[in-house]
Formats: sequence, C-alpha cells, structure tokens
Amino acid sequence: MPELPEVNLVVDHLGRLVTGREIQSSALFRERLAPHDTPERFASELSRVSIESVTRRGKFIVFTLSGGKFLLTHLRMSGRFALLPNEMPDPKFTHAVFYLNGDEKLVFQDQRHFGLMRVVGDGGYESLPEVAKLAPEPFSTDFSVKYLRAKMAASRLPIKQFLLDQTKVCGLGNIYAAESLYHSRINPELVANAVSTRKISQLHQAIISVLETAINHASRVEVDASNIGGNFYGDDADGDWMVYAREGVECGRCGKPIARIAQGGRSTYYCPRCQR
DNA sequence: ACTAAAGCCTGGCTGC
DNA sequence: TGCAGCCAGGCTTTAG
Repeated sequence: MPELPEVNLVVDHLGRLVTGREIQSSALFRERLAPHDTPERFASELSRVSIESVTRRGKFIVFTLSGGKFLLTHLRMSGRFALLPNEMPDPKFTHAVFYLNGDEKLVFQDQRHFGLMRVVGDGGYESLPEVAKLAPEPFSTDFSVKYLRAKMAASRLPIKQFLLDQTKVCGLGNIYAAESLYHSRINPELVANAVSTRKISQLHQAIISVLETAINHASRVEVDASNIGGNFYGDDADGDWMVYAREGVECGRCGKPIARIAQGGRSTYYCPRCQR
C-alpha cells in the first residue's frame, strides 16, 4: 500500500503514540510475518524493552529499542498498525501484537500477508542486505542529479519501471512514479538511458517535489490511532494526483484524456500528449 | 550485471 | 444472487 509519504505519516504517528513506552510482551501469530525469527524468539526479544524512537529508511519502519535492538517493519501492500485498549479484541488479520504499559496494545494487521518484520540485534539494521542496498534517501544530498544520471545511464528499463526499483530511487511506488513522470513530462515507456540530461534534472526535481507535496498534505490529515495505515487520501479519492487512477479523465494541463497502459504487470497512468 | 516473469495473499469490484 | 476474472499503492526469487 504505502509509498514514502504514507510510511512517513505512519512513522510520525507511531512516534507520537509509542515513543518512550515499554513493550511488556509481544506475540507473533503468523510465523511468516517474521521469517527470520521463531514466534518464541520474537516474543522473548520483544519483551520488557522500551521504544526509544520510530524512524524510517526508504519504506522500512524502524523501531529503535532499548538494549541496542531494533524492530524492522515493512508494510508492503496492506500492513497497518492500530493502538488499541487491551480489552478490545484483536482486529481481523492481526499477525502480531505488542502489549504496552498502560493497558494498550499495538497491533499489526495485514490483509494480504505481504508485510514483514525482523528483530535485529547486534550489528544494527543498516547492514542488513535489504536496507544496505537501498538508494539514497530522496531528500538527502546523496540523491543528486549526478547520482540519478549515473543510475539511469546504466539501465535499459522503461523509466517508469526504473523508478520503482528501490535500489535506484527509493521511496517511490506506482502512484508517485507516475506523478513524477507527469510533472517532468516524460513518457513512461521511454528507456531510462535515453532520457535527456535536461529531462533528468526535471525528473529529479519532480520526484522531490511530488514527495514533498504528499508529505505536506499528510501533515494536515488526522489519523485515528485505531487505523495507522497512512492512507491519507482515502480509498478512492483523487488525492492531489494528476494522472494516477484517472484513466479517461481530462489532463489538467492539455485536456487530453489520461491513458492507462500496463508496464511490468502494473498500471501506468500518463498523458499521451504532455508526455511524449 | 541487468531484465522479465512468477509468486506471495485476500478481498472488493465488474461483468456475465 | 452467484461466480469468474480482474484489480490492488511492494518486493523477492528464479530463470534467462
């Protein structure tokens, strides 16, 4: 489900709700949520520890715990959290529960079972392969035009699919990849290494501004503690999107209907006139 | 080293 | 109303 701005929102709210609190005990109900841990180890590692901070790297959520431990979480398509009173029954699709001080529990729900958790001890999470190979954070100076140009020069993927590769650009998903291409007026089927230097600069700027706009939008949204999923645009709202999920709708710039094509088994939305 | 396709899951929606 | 087929904002693994 979530892309960088949504994960950012989840991290903000979790940080506000659970930073400084103690996890008294934990339970893992679906083993494959945490394939590196047994339910026993998951429960024992995540008991009597406090949550020092909640941060983000790419689309991973990082709980920094006392004792030098971390809990790395990825929401994938449908993962979300809820902070609930202990006496409430666990909601549908609850795969892990963290019982906090104060008679509240943080539950992790995941309808599609794609989400992942991993308990990390010595060595920290940054050296884990799935984290180490991530591209630089899009708001960092490491994510420069020069960096993007070098990565694009080495890829023969259509630019849309290139943008979804978290080792090349991190934080974009299907929505914001399409939006970034719309704003920089690049055809999604254009091969990455064929994009002009000038267009690469525009794309670089578009990625940052599209993510910033969404994060700003998210900051004005109230989140219910019982549904911390980051879906701040609602299920079928247009959001601020110019192309995503707008097939057939007139382009906001030129009036031509937005088109939808399939790329790598995913839908891509774009304006055939503005994005030649 | 890079790319294409299948796979992981469930549920909601559409069209017959 | 039922049912098949499609779709969904992510990522990994396997095969080429």
